[in-house]
Amino acid sequence: MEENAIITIPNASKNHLLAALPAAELMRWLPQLEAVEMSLGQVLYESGSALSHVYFPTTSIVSLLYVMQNAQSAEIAVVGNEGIVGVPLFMGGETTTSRAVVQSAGQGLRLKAQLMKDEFDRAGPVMHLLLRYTQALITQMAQTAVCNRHHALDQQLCRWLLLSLDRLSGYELVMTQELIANMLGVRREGVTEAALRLQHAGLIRYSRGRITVLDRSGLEKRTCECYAVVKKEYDRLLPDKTAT
Amino acid sequence: MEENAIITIPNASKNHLLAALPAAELMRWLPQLEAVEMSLGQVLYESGSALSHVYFPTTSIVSLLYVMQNAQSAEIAVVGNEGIVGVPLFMGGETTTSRAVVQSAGQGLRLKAQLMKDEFDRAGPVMHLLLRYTQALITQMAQTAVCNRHHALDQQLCRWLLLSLDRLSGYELVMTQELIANMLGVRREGVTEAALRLQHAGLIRYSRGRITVLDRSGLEKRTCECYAVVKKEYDRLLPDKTAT
DNA sequence: CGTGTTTTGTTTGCTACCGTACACACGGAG
DNA sequence: CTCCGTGTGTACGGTAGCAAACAAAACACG
Repeated sequence: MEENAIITIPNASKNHLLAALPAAELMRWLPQLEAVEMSLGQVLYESGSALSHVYFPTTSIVSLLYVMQNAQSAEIAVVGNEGIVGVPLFMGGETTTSRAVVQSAGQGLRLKAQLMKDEFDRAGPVMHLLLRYTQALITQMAQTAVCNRHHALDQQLCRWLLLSLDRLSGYELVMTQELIANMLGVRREGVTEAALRLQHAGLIRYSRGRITVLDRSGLEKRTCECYAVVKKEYDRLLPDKTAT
Repeated sequence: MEENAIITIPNASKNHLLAALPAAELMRWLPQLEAVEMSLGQVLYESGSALSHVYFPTTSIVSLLYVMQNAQSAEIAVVGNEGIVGVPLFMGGETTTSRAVVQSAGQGLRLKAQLMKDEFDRAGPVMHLLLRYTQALITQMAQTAVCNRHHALDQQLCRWLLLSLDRLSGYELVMTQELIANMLGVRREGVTEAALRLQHAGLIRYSRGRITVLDRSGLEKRTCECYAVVKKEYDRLLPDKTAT
């Protein structure tokens, strides 16, 4: 188990929530944390169905997506290495009306649902950490609602690229325009046009499912206030404890 | 204090969350619950500022509103006699990026912030009740995002009227079109036109800040799925315990 | 009773995004 | 090297909501 711990710790610390856990809690969790590969398009949980695990993405990104009766969809929020997928588990509702889909393939760690509930119910630092994260998630959802109401597709695309960039290392995203359109809840053609505008402005380069961000600060200038509002709130609620 | 309790209990039971409290908790709270009048437009808390109290609306409605830098706004969620205003207090963040505004004047009860935190930290039934409510609120926000993305103003107006109706008694709403436009984050003229269409369809009657709903089921037929999804989730997470 | 204010109704472009349809282009499989 | 599937670009008319400006009621109050 010592060896197991040595292997697992560096992975665990790649997820900011796990990294922020007190040492005692993390030690208790380590043997139970299961490393998983998450493939593009994989559904971690379906709308209305009970959750078997909670997931801590490390190098993957997960979208919380609402799918309408007529199959149109819209992204509610996005979770990466800063968070946890499966909030409704400890909020007491067990299920959600949304679906969790892997938006960018990669690794993650997972914990059995019952274990997570038991840990939460200790009502200690784990609980308070998870609740603060949940509030940050709430802020992201609220801002998504605002952005959907008021902002142009160009700006929303910038915001979406930045959100993804923040949750990955490097400046390349593996995403077709079709998928982005699904997330943003718009037509694929609309994404094509917006992406072309960003490309002509020299901010990104696009080629068959690979986006390279050339000018990150350019994206930040072009996006709406929504991105900064959410980022600031995450930083406030979940300060980086790299010092630990 | 016995007399005080006699006066306060009937009011407290008008808020579904308070009504769902175990008797022991309610008894402990009663002396601390302060009845308040809430006037139209009153700001219960401002974006970014600390909360002094949490509010339990009884005959009033409160909107959670995000106000953009350029003064445009959008409603994130609405809270009435089914809920509590001040969720971020016990989630640990203390503040939000949104503003809480009284959308329909009426009464409510309030509790000092520190008291609410202490009660929550007992980690008993109060906490679990509040967390379930918070999940319902999250669902409402998520659905607002979806609705803002995909649905026409007519449908959104229906949804908004129904949400308000559910939180009040009777079939009359006191709301100018200007205010509704602010909540929905659209132009006042757009609301005028949508309201006229509903009026011509015989669903509502409008006159200078008074809306009378003539045909509730007609509104339900015309609105989008968002209304039903949210309502179902509230019913699931916060079942009515009138039997108690 | 008349005057000013609040609320609602109407008009005229304008633009962003939609729905549909189709052309092209890259890249792997045979 | 060719074919075919998956991605991307383009073009067309349609429409919902925008911005601005203004008209017309309903009401409040001196």
